[in-house]
Amino acid sequence: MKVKEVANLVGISVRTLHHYDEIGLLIPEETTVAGYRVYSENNLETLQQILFFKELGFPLKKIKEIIDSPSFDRLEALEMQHNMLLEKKGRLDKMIGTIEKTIQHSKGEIQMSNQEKFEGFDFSHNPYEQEAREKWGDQAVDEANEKAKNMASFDQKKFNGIFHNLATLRHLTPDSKETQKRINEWYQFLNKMGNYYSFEAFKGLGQMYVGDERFTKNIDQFGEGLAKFMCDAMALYADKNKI
Amino acid sequence: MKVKEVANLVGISVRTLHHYDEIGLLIPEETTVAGYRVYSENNLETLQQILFFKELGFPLKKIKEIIDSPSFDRLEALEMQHNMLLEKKGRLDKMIGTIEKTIQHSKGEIQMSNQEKFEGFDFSHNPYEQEAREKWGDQAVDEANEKAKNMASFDQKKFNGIFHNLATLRHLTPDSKETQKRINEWYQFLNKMGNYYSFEAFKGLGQMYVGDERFTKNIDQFGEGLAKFMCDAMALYADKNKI
DNA sequence: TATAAAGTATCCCGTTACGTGAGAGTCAAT
DNA sequence: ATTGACTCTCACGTAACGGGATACTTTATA
Repeated sequence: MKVKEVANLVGISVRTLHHYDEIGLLIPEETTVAGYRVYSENNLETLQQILFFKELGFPLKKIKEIIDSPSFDRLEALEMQHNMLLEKKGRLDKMIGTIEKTIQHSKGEIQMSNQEKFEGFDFSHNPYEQEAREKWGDQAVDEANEKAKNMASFDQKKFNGIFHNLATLRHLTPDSKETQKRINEWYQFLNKMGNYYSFEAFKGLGQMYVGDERFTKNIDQFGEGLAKFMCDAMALYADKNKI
Repeated sequence: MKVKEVANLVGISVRTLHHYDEIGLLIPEETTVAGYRVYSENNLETLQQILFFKELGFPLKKIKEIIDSPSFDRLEALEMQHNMLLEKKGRLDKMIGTIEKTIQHSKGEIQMSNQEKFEGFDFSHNPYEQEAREKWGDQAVDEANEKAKNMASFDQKKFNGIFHNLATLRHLTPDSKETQKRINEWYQFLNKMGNYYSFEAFKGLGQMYVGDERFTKNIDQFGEGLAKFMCDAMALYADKNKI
């Protein structure tokens, strides 16, 4: 496929493809003797990845880093992107709610706080970049730890609650209904906090709980052996929920 | 409210507020003797408008034009934005569907055409800018006509179908159930085609059908008096559906 | 009340992700 | 053989801020 064909298919400009070639983000697998770019099936798949990341607000540089990374796994990325898109949808729903309220408000039908007027916008320190580094960066452990520390006090309480609850369930099997419900809560919680784990990554996180003593020590404060218990439960949870 | 307070409330940077001031997009209603920017309630409402438009991909220049326009009506804008956000949500849903399919595909579970791989992305010639000019620009009539001409043949057929159907209903009252159903179809169709009309604007469009002979002539080709009939029906439809 | 810390101002250069020609070569069809 | 649709490579333009430098205000604290 030549440039225009690709551009039309995916709804981007030819210049964009040129640009992606220039910066080495998407180099066509072949070029004719005349210097025409020819894109392969493979190139198209990469382009799809790129566009997903772009939709999620990643800068091109970061996208290049990610897909060039030796540890890059397509399936894993897709699952994470899936989570992030759902999150984005949530934001959009909030905005739609906000605009509906505003319409009522502007007709004088209801009251609205300033807070409410901007719900759904708070995109602030976008969590995606963070997540990317955690996933594919180098100092994953440190940053993950840091994040746990930096939680707001409200969430800190919920955080404690989950761990406390899990601690009381240690005597059950990791696949018991109660346990899995709590693990699900934990997964949701992490997502809410801006940590978009794919199920595979979530499983990996559990393994870090026993593999890295900094985690183990923190977690076992809630109860001896909790880290190991969670690791098992999280693995089960992940395998069960993989798409 | 001073800069930081506003910035924190809505989740943007102070620099952004400076920038909006520089380009005259959002000028604080007051400044202290020391030159500090002080934002009013009114300013906040404008900011909300700006952010909605921004979320929808409007360039700041266009946003300025729009909200500076003498014919700008806040409520109308909100309704249009509401439509556009719903449309955007539709796109997002498509993307989520696409990514779910891709996950299956990458596991070898299903087949996928190239078309399918990029569904939801096709943002192409974004219709918003067009709509903005139609709504607040000058040569509204010409461009609207142009658009009707340029429809793809598939849609042309549907287009014809709607008008044809409506023509056969001329003898009924404009508020009859059958008629309103067709008018709704027409409204949906226009939305699908990238013409995001607020209900108020939709009503206005109907009035153009009788007010501008270029429209009247085209429409009455389907049946004498159809333009007038549609005008009435559209007004009823709009009033009934206003939020 | 002095002094530090936090917030704000302007100025100005940098960056990202392309847009937009200009000028020239290539390819398929009439 | 020529036209028209595609393609290429420069190369400059732009939109929407980011971020540092430097200086002034305001608030908190000792």
